[in-house]
Order: sequence, then structure tokens, then C-alpha cells
Amino acid sequence: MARRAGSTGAETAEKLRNAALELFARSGYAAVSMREIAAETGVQAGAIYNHFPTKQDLLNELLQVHMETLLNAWSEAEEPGLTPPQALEHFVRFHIRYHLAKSREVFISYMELRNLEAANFSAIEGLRRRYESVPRAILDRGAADGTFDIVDPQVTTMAIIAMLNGMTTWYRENGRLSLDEIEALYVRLVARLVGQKKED
Amino acid sequence: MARRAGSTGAETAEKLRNAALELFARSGYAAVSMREIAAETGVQAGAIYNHFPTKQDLLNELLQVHMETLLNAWSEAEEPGLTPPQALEHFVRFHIRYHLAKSREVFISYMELRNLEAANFSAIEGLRRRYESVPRAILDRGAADGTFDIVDPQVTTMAIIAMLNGMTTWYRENGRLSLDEIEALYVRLVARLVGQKKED
Amino acid sequence: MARRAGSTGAETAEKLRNAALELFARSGYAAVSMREIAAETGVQAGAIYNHFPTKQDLLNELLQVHMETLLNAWSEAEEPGLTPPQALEHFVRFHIRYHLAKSREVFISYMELRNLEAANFSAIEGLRRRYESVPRAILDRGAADGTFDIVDPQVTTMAIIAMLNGMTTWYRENGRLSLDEIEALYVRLVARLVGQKKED
Amino acid sequence: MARRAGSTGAETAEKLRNAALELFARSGYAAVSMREIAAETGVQAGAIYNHFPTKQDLLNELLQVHMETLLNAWSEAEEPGLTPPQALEHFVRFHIRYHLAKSREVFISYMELRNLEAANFSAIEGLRRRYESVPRAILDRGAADGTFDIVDPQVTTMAIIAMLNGMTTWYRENGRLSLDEIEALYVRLVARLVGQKKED
DNA sequence: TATGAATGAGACTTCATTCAT
DNA sequence: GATGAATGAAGTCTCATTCAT
Repeated sequence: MARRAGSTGAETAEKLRNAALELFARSGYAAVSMREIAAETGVQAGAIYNHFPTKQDLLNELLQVHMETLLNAWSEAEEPGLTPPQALEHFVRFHIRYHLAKSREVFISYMELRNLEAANFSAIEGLRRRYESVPRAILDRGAADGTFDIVDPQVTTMAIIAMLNGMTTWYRENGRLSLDEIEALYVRLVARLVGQKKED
Repeated sequence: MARRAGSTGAETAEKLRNAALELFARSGYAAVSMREIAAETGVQAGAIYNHFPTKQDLLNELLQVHMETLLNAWSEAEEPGLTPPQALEHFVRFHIRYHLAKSREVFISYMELRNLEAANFSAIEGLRRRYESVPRAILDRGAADGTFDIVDPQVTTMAIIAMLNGMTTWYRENGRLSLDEIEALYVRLVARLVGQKKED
Repeated sequence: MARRAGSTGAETAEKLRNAALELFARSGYAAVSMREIAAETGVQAGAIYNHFPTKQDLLNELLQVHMETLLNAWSEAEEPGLTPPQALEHFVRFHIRYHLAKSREVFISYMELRNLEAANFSAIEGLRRRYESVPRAILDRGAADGTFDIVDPQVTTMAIIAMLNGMTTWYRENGRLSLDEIEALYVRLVARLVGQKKED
Repeated sequence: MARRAGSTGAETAEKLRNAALELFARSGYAAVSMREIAAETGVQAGAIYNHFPTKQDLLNELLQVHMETLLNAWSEAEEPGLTPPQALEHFVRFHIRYHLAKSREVFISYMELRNLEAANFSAIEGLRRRYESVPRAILDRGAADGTFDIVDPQVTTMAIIAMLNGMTTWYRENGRLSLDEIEALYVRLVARLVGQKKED
């Protein structure tokens, strides 16, 4: 059969990306078959190859796009001229909101790294390090101007990111705490980690 | 051929557990085949089934044993009579040392949860919650006697655990910091998170 | 490789059915592997699954189609308005001819019943009972109008069917007796079994 | 472990024969594994090989012993000096009783012939032909002395055997008819098949 | 004689991928 | 751009059989 009326290539590719994202997040890259992705999308497995050369490319594109979108989103959100405490709060709120909105992308970007081929892995790692340099730079600024009392900038940066990301494992919509409350809590916790002189 | 002279069942089972642990940690449960585990161990794939009924049982046993060993290790390490700050430091040092020593077990106990069948998953989750109740109880004690100033005990507990576990992703033997230094750093960071009055 | 030029799905499915029929009849369902069926058909084992979901389905379809075809063939062959002796002769000749023409189907429909899963088994059993009701009804008519002297209609029905089917185990083309002679012999034997007043 | 107290080799061999008989009859030779036979018997699969060299030998011994026992039983039961009608009735009653008592042996002796290796197959076939010569001889005697009116001795012999064996597929203890009634029915049916002048 | 651990082959089935249509 | 049929490799698991103990 030929293309079904009403569907375009771009639409199908997008449906495939969504299905793969959902399935990779739920079951893991290695446990998901091309047939499952196809079935979720309403096409045959063979049709996937009109849009993505290999299964690996599908994963790689998801992660690549995610990291780039994350960096772009931060570029847009970033506000120059803030003091280190303000900048850190701004970053924490951004990070939490973005990571909860894109929880599946975030999840697979941590879980499926080892399933990337070497070249793809390096590219993603580079982007991740660029993102991690954002809080690191804020910490360094705050350490320099004395508004923070940093224990060890490297370790503290990783601690902050690990702490924030941990939230995605237990956060539930309609849970005990609203998103705003969670943001506020983490802002205070992060402020403590960096030895900020007075909270807020 | 039959059993090779000098080999015993217990030995083979242990070699299989080790190989599976290593391979699951490196490539992920779904990406590792029984043939690979067998090859690593020097037996035929079919021989695995003399020791473990299914691949799932192999994973489950690794995780089950890990969680129970962790809880037992804490039972042994626990020192009653410590003040909350002392107890928290004691827990942090225990957790870091144990988790670095058993980094592969820890890793798969987080990564492969979703590959457990429902019943196995529940059992592991129960053990995990028991372990998480350890720091939670310390926080509650410290909040009660005023030695801690806790932002939110639930969130802070999860934040501490996430922060500590994050270390396993970047720690390298022969890295910039020794294990002792890392322990000391995290003790201070955790003290900050719980609003401990004076560090140490 | 993908589909080979000139081959269609229906053709392959039919070749698979034929190969399975032949092999199941010769060696038995349990002793025949999917690889053997595939090899006989000139495809890879995996390709079978494009046409039949499981090995069980392959067997079931063969039996189901056989029983339905048999019942349909009788529907076509049946001639209303015959006297019981005429009807019985008509049935015997039909049964012999059909069962020799489809000897492999008949064979596996008796031999492989126990290899059917419960639901499939019940379906086949129902069809078989429908077929067995054909001679039974003729016997009952003949008993009612006095043209037959039936010893026990149930037992006699089963005896007739067993006797007729037994022929498939020793019949050989080019044997001592022609098909026509065999038909005539069995017509007389059956007439005796039902106590028919005068032969023919 | 060594032999368990209280068990002897002969006992185990007999238990193995029984288990194999039961399982082969229920599921078919090809579908039964040595492990299943062992499990049913309470030993390990390896222990079977102390009693039977191969799975094929197990089957062959069951069939061989069955056929020989059948022939011996007939030798004992046979009564010389009977008239052909008396002899035929005697045979029919013997056959029915024996075949119902040993229904599993009879069943596999028909179903599993094709799973015998060539040499074993020939041996069993020879024994079967010897048994089939029993009714054949009676028919020939009755034809010679005019007490029977045989349509075709070969075909009638096979028809009688097929008819009698068919009973094993529908006979149920506690069914509508007692064993005695069934015997009597078949005696009458067989008498009809051979054109016996007056029933009984 | 029995166990339990092993082999090597092979079972059914699924996989990523290809390609004629 | 999509289908459906195919490949060839590989998946988990079971098999008959062997043999040190």
C-alpha cells in the first residue's frame, strides 16, 4: 500500500519519536523492539526505516535533541545581571520545572547513555558537561564574591544536580506537595549546600 | 561431557552471579544474553539453568541478596546511643563506603528495578524503604531534639540519598579526592542540608 | 533479504501448510521442528511467523480446515430422498473416497488431537461429533422404518467409523484391491453391521 | 548420593516403565522428556540410564513386552477344539478384555510405531502380524467349513480388529454399558461381519 | 545405583533490518 | 512513504545424554 491519505512524513516521524520516547522510558532501549514502536504508532516496522536509519539513531536523536533543547531553553531563560544567590535560585527553579516537564527525556538521558555507541555517547556527554557548567559557574561567582561558602565546587555542583534529579524518581502530580512548594524547598536546600549567608 | 573434575555446583553458581552482576552493570539486564553470562563463566548457556531457573531469577537474586546484605551490614554497623549529628555522620560514612564497595550492586539495584516482575519488584521496594527509614529516623530525632533544622523531612531524606548516590556516577579510584576526603566532604554537605547548628 | 521477486504471502502460507501437513503426518507434531517445516518450504524458520503466530496455530488451522472441509464436502455430496440403505451406501462411499484422498489430514486429525490446546481441542471435537451424527442419523432412520436391524445405534455408529478409518492404515495404491473394489466390500460389510435385510 | 535405602534396581526400573507408559500414552513419546519420566518416578534424569540405555530403548521395551505379553496371554487363553463361531466369540471377548485392561499399552503400540527405529519397528510389526493371524485363521476355518460367509478374509480381519480397537477410544468405566454388555454387543457385530449363519 | 552438574545440540520464537511492490 | 514478506542472527530455555562423585 502507498502512504495513507492524510499522513505526512513529518507527522509519522514525530509519532515515532513520541512512541520511542515513551517506550524507552518505560521499558528501556534494549527491551523495546522496533515492532513495538511501530505498533504504538500504527505503522509497520519497516516504515520506521523511512524516517530513522537504525534503532540506535532513533535513541541518539532523542537524546541529542533533548540536550540541545535543554541548553537552548536555558539560553532563553538565563537572566544576566543577577547576583549569585538570585542566579542559583533562578537555575534551580528552571531545572526543576524543565526536568519535570520533560521527565521521560531526562530519564532516558541518564538511563540509556550506556546504550549509545561511542561517538554518540561522547557528543551527549559534551552537551551534558556544558549544562553542568551552568551551576558550576554560578557557584564559582558566588565563591568569588563571598556570597557563598562552598565546600568543594566540583563536588557541590554534582551534589546539587544529583539532588535535584532525584526528585524525578518520587515526584507525583497530585502528591503531598505542589510544584511551587517543591521548588521553594529545593531552593532552600540548595542555598544551604552552597553555604549561602542568609536564606533568601 | 558431565561435570568436570574438581568443579562444584556452588562454585559455578557463584561464578555465574559474579558474571551476571558485572555484565548487568555494564550493559543492562535486557542487553545481556544468557550466552554471554555463560561464556564469561566458561560453561554452556544451558548449564546456567542448573543453578537459576530463569534469567529473571538471576537478576532477582542479585538484587534481593544485595538489599538484604545492605540491611544486615547496617545492622552490624549501627551504633546506638549516638547523638543525631553523630548518628548522621556515622550513616553517611557507612553509606558512602558501602556503596562504593558494592557499586555494581547499587547501580543495578537502581537501574534494573523496572526489569523486575511485579512480585520481585515489590519485595525489593520494601527493602529499599526499610533502608531509607534509617536516615529518616535520624532526621526525625534531630528535629525533635532541636539539633537539626529540617526543611521537610521527607524531601530532605530523599535529597540526602540522591546526593550520596550521585557520587557513584563520578567517583574514580585514584581521582582527585581520596575516599576519606570524599566522606568528609559529604558529611559536611549533609550537615548543611539538615541545618545542623555547628558543623561537626 | 526481503521478499523475493515473484513470491506472495498466500503462496508461502500454502506451501507451509502443505509441508506441515506432510511432516506432521509422517513424524508427528511434537517431533517436527519449525526449522524442518521451513526447510521443506525453502524459507527461514522465522518467516513462518509471518503466516502463523505459533506452531500450535499451524496444527490447529490444519485440523480446523480439514474438519470444516469434510463437513462442507458432505453437505455437497448429501442426497436427500434416499432410502436408509441407499443413504448408508452413499455415505460409506463418500467417506472412503474422501478419507483416502485426504489421508494425511485424516491421520493427523486422529493422532494429534492430544497435542491441541484445550480450546482448540474442544472446537475440533465438536466438528467431529457433527460428522459422526451423519451416519448415526441414517442408522436411526433405518431402525425406525425397519430396513435396518441395529444392535445398538451408538456402538454400531462408532464401529462403522472405526472400521472405515482402519482402512487408511493398510490401504496402498496399487495394492491387491482397487478403490472401487474396496468401496464395494465396505458397503457390504456395513450393510451386515446394520442388519440390512437384503444386501443391496 | 548412593542408592536410597529400601529401593532396588528392579523396583526403580519398574517404576520407570510405569511412568513412561503413562506419560507416553498421555502426551506422546516425542513430547515426553526423560526429566518428566524421572520426576514422576522420584529420581533424577541421569538415573534412568542405569536401567535403559536410551529413551528409544524405553519405548521399544514397552512395546516389545506388550506384544509378547499379548501373544502369551492368547496362548494361555486359547482353547483348541472350539468351532469357528465359538472360537471367534472367544477371541473377541479375549481381545476386548485384554485391550481394555492394557489400554495404555495398546494405545501407544498403535500411536508410537512411527517413533520406533527401523529394526525395532520391524520386530513389533512381526509380532503384530502374528497376533492378527489369530482371527484370520479362525475366519479361514469358518470359511472352509461353511459356518462363515466371508466377504474378503483379509479385509474382514482388518475390519474386525479396527472395530474392536475403536472401542478403546470411547469406552469409559461407569459408562452407559457394562463391560459384559459391550462384549456381547461386539460378539454379535463380529458375527454379522463374518456372515455367521445364526447369531450365537 | 543415584545424584547433580555438565555438554552440545536444538527447541520455539523474536529481533533489526532489507526490499519488491 | 508504506506494506508485508523475507533474512540471518540471536534470544531464552529444554533436550538426551554423559560422567565424577
